[in-house]
Amino acid sequence: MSAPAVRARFAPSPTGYLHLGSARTALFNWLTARHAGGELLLRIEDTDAERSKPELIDLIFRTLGWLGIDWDGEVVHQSQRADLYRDAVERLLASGQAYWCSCTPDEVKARAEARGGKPGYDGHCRDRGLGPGDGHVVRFRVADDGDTVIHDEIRGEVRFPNADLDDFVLLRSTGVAMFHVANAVDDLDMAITHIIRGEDLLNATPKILLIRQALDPAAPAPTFAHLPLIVNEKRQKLSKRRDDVALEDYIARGILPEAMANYLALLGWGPPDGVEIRPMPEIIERFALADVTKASAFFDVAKLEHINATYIRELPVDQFVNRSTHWLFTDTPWPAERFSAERFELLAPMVQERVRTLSEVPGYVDFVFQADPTRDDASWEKVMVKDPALARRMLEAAIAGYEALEGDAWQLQAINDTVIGYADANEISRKKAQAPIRVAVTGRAVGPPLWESIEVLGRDETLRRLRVALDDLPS
RNA sequence: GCCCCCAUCGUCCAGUGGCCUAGGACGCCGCCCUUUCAAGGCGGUAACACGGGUUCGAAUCCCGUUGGGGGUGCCA
Repeated sequence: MSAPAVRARFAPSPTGYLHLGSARTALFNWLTARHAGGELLLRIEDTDAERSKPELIDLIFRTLGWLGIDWDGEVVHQSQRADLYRDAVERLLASGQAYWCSCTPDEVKARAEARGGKPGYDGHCRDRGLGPGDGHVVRFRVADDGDTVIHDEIRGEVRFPNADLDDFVLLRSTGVAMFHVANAVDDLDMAITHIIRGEDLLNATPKILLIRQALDPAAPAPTFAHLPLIVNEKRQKLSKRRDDVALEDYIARGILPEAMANYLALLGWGPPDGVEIRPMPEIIERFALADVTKASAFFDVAKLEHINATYIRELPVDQFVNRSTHWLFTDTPWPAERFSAERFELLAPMVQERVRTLSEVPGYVDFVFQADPTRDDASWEKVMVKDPALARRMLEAAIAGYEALEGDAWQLQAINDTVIGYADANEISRKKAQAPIRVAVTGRAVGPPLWESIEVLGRDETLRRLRVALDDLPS
């Protein structure tokens, strides 16, 4: 069996949540791998150790799963491979491509300032022939001349003069290798062919490439692809403070995973035929790294919600009901015991056509489950206060009509005819005629179709609400 | 400061020298449909940052300017 043409990897560091940018990176890696029939490996970059808590890592797995991203083979944890990295540093030391340095960060900084503000290490210990010792680190010996060139699928050839790179640290004074080392070693060890990550890592790439070449000059260079960043409306990298950056935020808002994945795929890429909303297999089929855009992309929640609404509408009704469950039982505007699944399901198809996110679902049906509807002030003002005479007329007509609809007569068609018949006979526009009744019964000027709503609410409760509204009408 | 990346409608994506009086999508506006709101249909608004080249011809190639972003750690 020959090695697959594509072995990509997603290598998050566990930070407590899955960042949108990370999710997109994971997705593009996954698309690349699946498109090529290759593999996607997962690697947890927790060399820093502090944040390497199992529950944080588990959250990443769960969120990737939610998005529909699967991976191949065992997950690699860098925290368990420290020896490998140390060994790599030893080899670099032995071959003279790395050296021990006794400079403290403060000393490095002080000399840089004395030099005239140029930050960075000056190569102070390069040829001092130091060995290990308290507070010593290992640095990589970067060539003084020449360029380090990376071939990027998206950006083409990017050239970094070696003279601009200072001798960076490979091994901390604590004896723990830096992430560059771990990164290079693991990509080599895991036989990664495609390194796909955010553009913010582009500048770190020469270091990784340098280590890689020093470690194994014969290994073919991997294909790089630096994805454009996802930015906020200020065109800056999404910040945790100001933006909703965690995928969990969108899950909580009732974004469907298939909508999120579809939208994320559209950030920096578009299908050749321009059809944006489509099943993931079709995206996999059409995706190509070479077609990824270079410029950063704004995360447009309005478009996400449009796509989400489309996916919601396409759901079979029972699926819609199912997926709405969470929002019908958590932080609801009605007491739990008043909720009725049967009544919700009657309205569900109409709600499904109207919501953009699942979190909007309760707002469309709350009037059914509340003892009294939440009265929206603006709606009351517009409909009841502006034209109280018409409101009174319609409420009275509805009350009289509905009182007559006893027993089996309480039917959708009759509920409709009662009001519409009156409106037509008296030359009142249907639009104006229904408004006071809607506000009286649901509290709002907008909502699901009225007659169905009233039917579900029931005759007694409808009449009660109509009478309450009539009483509250300004004279 | 230095290094790197980027630059088409408000936003996302098409466009890879002539098919572009620049196309699609979201948003926005208007009309139609309609008991509200959605959905749907129809129409509209709106962009090649600027300046030089190259070329018979440039949104597309080159250079510069400007603007934006990212990176400059014993974080990843």
